[in-house]
Amino acid sequence: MARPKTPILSKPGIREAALAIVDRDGLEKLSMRRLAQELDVQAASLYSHYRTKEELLSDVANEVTSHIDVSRFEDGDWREGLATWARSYRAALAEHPNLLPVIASGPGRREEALRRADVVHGGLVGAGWPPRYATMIGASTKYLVVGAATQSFARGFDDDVRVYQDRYPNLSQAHRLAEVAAQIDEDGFELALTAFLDGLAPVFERVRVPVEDAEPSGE
Amino acid sequence: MARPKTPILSKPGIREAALAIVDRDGLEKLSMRRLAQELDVQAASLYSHYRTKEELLSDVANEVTSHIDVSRFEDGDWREGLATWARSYRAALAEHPNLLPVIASGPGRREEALRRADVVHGGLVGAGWPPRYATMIGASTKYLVVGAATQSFARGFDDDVRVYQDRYPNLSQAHRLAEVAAQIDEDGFELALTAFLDGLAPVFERVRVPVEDAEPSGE
DNA sequence: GAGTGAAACCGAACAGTGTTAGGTAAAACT
DNA sequence: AGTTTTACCTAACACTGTTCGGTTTCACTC
Repeated sequence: MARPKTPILSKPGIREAALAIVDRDGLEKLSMRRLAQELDVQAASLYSHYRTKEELLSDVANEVTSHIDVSRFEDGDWREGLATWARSYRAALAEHPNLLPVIASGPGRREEALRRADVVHGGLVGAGWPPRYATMIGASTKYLVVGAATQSFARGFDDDVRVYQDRYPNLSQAHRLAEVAAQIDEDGFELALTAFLDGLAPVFERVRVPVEDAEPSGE
Repeated sequence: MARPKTPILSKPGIREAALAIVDRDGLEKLSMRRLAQELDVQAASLYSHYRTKEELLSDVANEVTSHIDVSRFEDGDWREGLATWARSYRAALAEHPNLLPVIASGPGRREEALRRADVVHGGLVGAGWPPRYATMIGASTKYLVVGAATQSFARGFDDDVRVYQDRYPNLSQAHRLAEVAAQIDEDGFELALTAFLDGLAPVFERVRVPVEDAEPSGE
């Protein structure tokens, strides 16, 4: 076969198949040959659409994180803006846990992510945070989200799960533990997020700037 | 050559060489053949000492995180205990940033890490936190540390760095930016940690239990 | 001291990886 | 109708982690 009558491959189609493999079998099971096979095609053909595997994965990551909600920054309530953003971010990561290493390992020219970082920064500055604080808070909130997803209890990627097992031996039956672990992940994240935001409030009172001076100054 | 008069390889020696490669050239440049070459040996010989590359990396990770300071939990001050632990944890990760994906991707039967998780949990419970909270707080603190290390500004693994560049164009000269980025990482982490701990204080007052009832109950 | 078994290395190979070069036929455009 | 581009192909390259079987030397037992 040479060129088919109607194209078999497309960028969205490739992304979809790639994500399906990652979700189903794990990130390490995604190879270009396996992906090609899933699409009834030879591996080399994929390179007509994506220049490298990395570029493909970056694109998939972009798609997965593209529905994160930063809308609540618009009405000047930084606390609500941050909380909504963080929860929606966490939810996006939780939907495709196997893809997490890709997302966590930095932005690969992901325009959507950049635009959102800008909204977060702008929202915080607009609410009265000094630009430098806005940067730190945006980053810190992401620390919580990414860290929580990476070190998830329920995925077994947390040392505490073992301690927990030892201390509560009657929870060691796998199904009970999984159940409880998911709940602890959820509660732990909410506890951390709330404590963080609560702790930020007094800082805000100390460093807030009048709104008309809140524009970035170039430092 | 067959068996040498004095052994060339040893587990600590292999770990040291592996860590050197990771630190110098990056995690992805570490291959068994390259590691063997560095040790004047054939790749297959490494398998007499480590059964898999994964086991070796897990061991290296264990070594790197083995000096984390959990000593301050002993005198019942949970705040100081957490803060010291978190800072020392972060410092350990910062010393070998290229190894981070290995450390972040979960405990691979790393006994040291387990023992420390136990100290943290025990310290928090001993100070009066209910066991369930102790678990969540231990995990959450780690979220901050791991997240901060993973999404580091200075490593360019943070979207905010781009926003920052746009907003402060005079910082875009690479050396100035790197300088400032490291400082922001540091300040941002301290801000987040402090806010988190501050936010935890009122929760503690609400949920604290008398010390004699603080033993794990089995739920 | 001879014999035995384990230990520590080696060379060669297997099955897999991402990626590229060069070929072919159909589509799209001039 | 002729040309270029597109979208696929086969085959290969250079690499990866790992295993097999072999060789030599060490450490031990009788």
